[in-house]
Amino acid sequence: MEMDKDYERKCYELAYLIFPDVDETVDDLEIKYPERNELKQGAMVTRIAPSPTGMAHTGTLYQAMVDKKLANQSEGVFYVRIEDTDQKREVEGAVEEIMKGLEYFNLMPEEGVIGKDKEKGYYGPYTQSQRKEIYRVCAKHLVEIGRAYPCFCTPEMLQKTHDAQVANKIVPGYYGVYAKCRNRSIDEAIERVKNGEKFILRFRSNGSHLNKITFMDEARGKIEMAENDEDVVLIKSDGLPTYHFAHVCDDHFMHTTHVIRGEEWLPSVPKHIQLFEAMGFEAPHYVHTPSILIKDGDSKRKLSKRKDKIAAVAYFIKSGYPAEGVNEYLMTILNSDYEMWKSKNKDKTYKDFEFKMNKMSSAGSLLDIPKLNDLCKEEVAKLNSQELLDRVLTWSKEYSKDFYDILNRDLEYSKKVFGIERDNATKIRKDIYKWEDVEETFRYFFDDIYAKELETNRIISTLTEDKATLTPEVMKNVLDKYSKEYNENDTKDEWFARMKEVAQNLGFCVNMKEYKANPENFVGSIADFSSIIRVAVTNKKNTPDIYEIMQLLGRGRTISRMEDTIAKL
RNA sequence: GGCCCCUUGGUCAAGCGGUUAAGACGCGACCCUCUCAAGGUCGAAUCAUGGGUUCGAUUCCCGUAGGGGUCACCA
Repeated sequence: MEMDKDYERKCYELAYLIFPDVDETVDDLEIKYPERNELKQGAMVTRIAPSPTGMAHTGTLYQAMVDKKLANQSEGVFYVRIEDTDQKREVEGAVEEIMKGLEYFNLMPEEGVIGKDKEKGYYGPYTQSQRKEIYRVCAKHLVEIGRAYPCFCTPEMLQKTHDAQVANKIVPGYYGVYAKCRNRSIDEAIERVKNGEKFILRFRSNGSHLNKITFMDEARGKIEMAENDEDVVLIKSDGLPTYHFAHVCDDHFMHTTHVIRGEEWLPSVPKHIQLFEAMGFEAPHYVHTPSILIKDGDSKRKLSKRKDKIAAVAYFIKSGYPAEGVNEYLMTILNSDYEMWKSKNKDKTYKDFEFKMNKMSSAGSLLDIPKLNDLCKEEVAKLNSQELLDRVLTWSKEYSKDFYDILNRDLEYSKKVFGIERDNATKIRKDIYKWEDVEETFRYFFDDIYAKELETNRIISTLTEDKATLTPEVMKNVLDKYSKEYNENDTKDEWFARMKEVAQNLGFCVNMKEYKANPENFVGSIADFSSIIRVAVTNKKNTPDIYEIMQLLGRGRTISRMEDTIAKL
């Protein structure tokens, strides 16, 4: 007893020695960061906690979707915290990129970091490098109660014991007898700190890997694991905390109720639980999300920042993927019966969907690009011409300036271009799924880029390759006769009737069934005839309704393009 | 290697002891049709494997295999 009292006193001495300038206590912090009593019962507080160590990752987006949904549907709070405790790996501009991604995909937080050096909320600072004092208060407390100690081992020594452990087939790590500094007397620790020796701070684990602990993962259910017995590093030599310690302090004082993070964290849950216990904090609920996989040859692998451009949120933005489509897709792989619900609620969006954690998939899913594209097509099809134009303008302003300028030359005209088979159409075109492709599909409507294409790639002669009967002479004749007959005042029916008449006079079959039965009796079909016109006017084999195109182009351009083609045949 | 997670068609997946094993994307065929896109109809295609438990296993239990993760003063 006497001995314990003495030890206790020495712990305080040690704590004071290490943190002489810390006078706040954990209790002070509790007062400073009180419970979020303004939230109703059951409100969830969620967060994403990205590190600014590179590009914003698609997986972060995926998690943010869950965070935001959960917080919103429970009337809770979704916030962003920047985990920049690894200053060596920090990358300039990373925070801005993360925020840009969140903004683009409608996932902006209600609290926390909302931009570079910008944050809001009462539980800040929300950037870990600015929370150093908070971690020091917590660390000091742990030293005081004997649950943390200074470790004087150098990286070289650590490496040596690690190697020896591996060589002897012993579980590697700093624990038990291998935790040299754990087993030093407190007097020695005090002495060496007094002498100004360099040290880091380690947790004194009270666990044994022989014991099992169980915890709940809200998506996976009950999980059993060995208790932690490692003395993890709490405070690094640069004075900043490790992830483990920062997680415990921050999520406690920010009152996070649900931690949604990648499954790579699953193995360290026992560490975290032990740390929460030692601090006297209640651990949050955990949800570990599966990795997004990508097909690599015959096998699947985790999305790689280095190899896969699609791993970067920026890729989707740069390519001009509509946010709604990507959101919809992400929700389908988040599982949760989403597609079933969606098929019954076609007019609603994922925002109306009630997300359930236990319906989350726990297996990693393959990023299915054709499906993503399909979902994006659906979303683009919901836009009218003005909306489409606005979206493409916003995108091209940043990523395709030339096209932006072209669209801007005559906004009324540009809008009409986008309105083809869209506004007032019975069947809306579903071919565009990302803004990047818009220029290519509508190029022929804009004279300068169209002219440029013709210089290098006029495709009219390939029609002859496709069908030998369509010789240059035949095509010239078609264009010559048709351009003389073309009347821009025709209704669509009249237009088609007139086209058929010309076609028939030139030996084309105007009935597809009849043609298919006896193709040898004709020069070609009405489809071939149309193709000649189409290619002459647009330099494309596949386009929307050619009648509408000619209407929009106007008589002058329509005729001159046909004449120009004749000259080049 | 230790520990952990995961495993229904090509892909995402529903299923939660008895089902003709949903649906979506993709694929194929046909229809519609001036091309394409779309749309419509139909079709091919799945419970990793071996043992149990049970009247009955895709479903519950154990083993095996395969895939993934993790074992830092990185997060």
